[in-house]
Amino acid sequence: MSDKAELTKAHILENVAPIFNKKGFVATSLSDLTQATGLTKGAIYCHYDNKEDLAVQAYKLMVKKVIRPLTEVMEQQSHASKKLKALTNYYRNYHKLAKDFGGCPVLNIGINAHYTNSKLFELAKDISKKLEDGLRMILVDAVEEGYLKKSADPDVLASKIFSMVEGGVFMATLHHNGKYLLLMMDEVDQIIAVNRKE
Amino acid sequence: MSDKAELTKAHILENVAPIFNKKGFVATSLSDLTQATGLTKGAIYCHYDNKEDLAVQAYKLMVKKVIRPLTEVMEQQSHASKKLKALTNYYRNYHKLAKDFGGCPVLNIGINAHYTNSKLFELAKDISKKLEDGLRMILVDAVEEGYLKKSADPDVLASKIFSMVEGGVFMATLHHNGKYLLLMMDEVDQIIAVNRKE
DNA sequence: GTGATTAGATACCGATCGGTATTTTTAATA
DNA sequence: TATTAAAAATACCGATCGGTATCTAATCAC
Repeated sequence: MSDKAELTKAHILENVAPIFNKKGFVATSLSDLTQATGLTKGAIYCHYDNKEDLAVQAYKLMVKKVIRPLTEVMEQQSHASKKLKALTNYYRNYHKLAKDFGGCPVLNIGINAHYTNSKLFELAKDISKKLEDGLRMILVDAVEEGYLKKSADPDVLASKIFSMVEGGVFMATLHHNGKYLLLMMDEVDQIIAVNRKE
Repeated sequence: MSDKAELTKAHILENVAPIFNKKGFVATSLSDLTQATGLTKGAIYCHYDNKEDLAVQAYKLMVKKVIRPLTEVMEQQSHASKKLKALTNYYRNYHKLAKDFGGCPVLNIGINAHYTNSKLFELAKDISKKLEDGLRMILVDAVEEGYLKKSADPDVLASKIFSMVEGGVFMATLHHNGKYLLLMMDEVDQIIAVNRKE
């Protein structure tokens, strides 16, 4: 594949991803995609097998875009306590970030694809599981570091925090109002505080 | 309109509603609807103006079906404290109930319709606002009854609780696992306990 | 620079989309 | 039971759907 071809392949994905995220797989038509990319069907199908193949890669890109800033900040922190603080602070502004891409991709595919596309739905489950698991591992570290008390259950906490994040994201997106995410993140901070050692 | 006509009109709505709820407005085709009702397009369009008109009424029915059991239980309770207990207990099993209808209609339309159908999206916002407002009024009563302390903020609490409900519903639906709703409702009970008087 | 390769445009495919005009069938009424 | 109203089926509409075969133009290796 030529350099230019790689470039246009990336160009397609970049311009197509937010549309899939906004409208969902079924509601996104090939004419939406040609319009967004400025290319023809022939060009798009030259780089991607079919609509589903393109959608899968598009959603993976969206998740990357929406999550990478958080993981980057977290990796800079050496202590789990700092990572947890970074997490809640990140999601306090997540509403604005996700809006630029058409909402939270996990939430969007999780709902949109449930009864319409099993491959995408499994992708959503998989991503969600991985994110929750990543959070769980940080919480394990937090216990080991003595930041959280030994009785703190990383499994339970991770599930709770992730549920609250998604709930806040949904309400903030639905009403175009960031307060729901702020309230949820305050509550997460509170839960962490309750589980602090001493 | 004859009695039989009213009956078939209701029959259409009843059989069509869960499909709209599952697939969303755009992904639901007229052939889906004829198949589900056992009727032809001609019959359906005899009772409903168009697909959107049918979808709006279908979603309203879904919300009714999913919410009525809760409001009925709540109305039986004379004290706000009991109503709040009824609410958390109701949502503990909401996962199974909503599954029969294809998920939580508020969550589904809120996501599905955001960039694809403004009328349905406004409907989702409207229903969500009304539910949150209903909860707020119960919390106001709870303060007036002396069940919650005066410093408890019904606005904040209602937004928090509703966000946590939707977050729990999403995660429970995504992973076919009721634990997320159980954890969220435990947390809601905890928040209420923290805001108790004495 | 030239031939081979492939990126990308064009034109077309059958199927299905939402919707409607018309016809048939059913039910209400007198 | 005959007449009338409307419920429901049939047949059809243009538009668009996702996808492909073919052709043209740009880029590649040599």
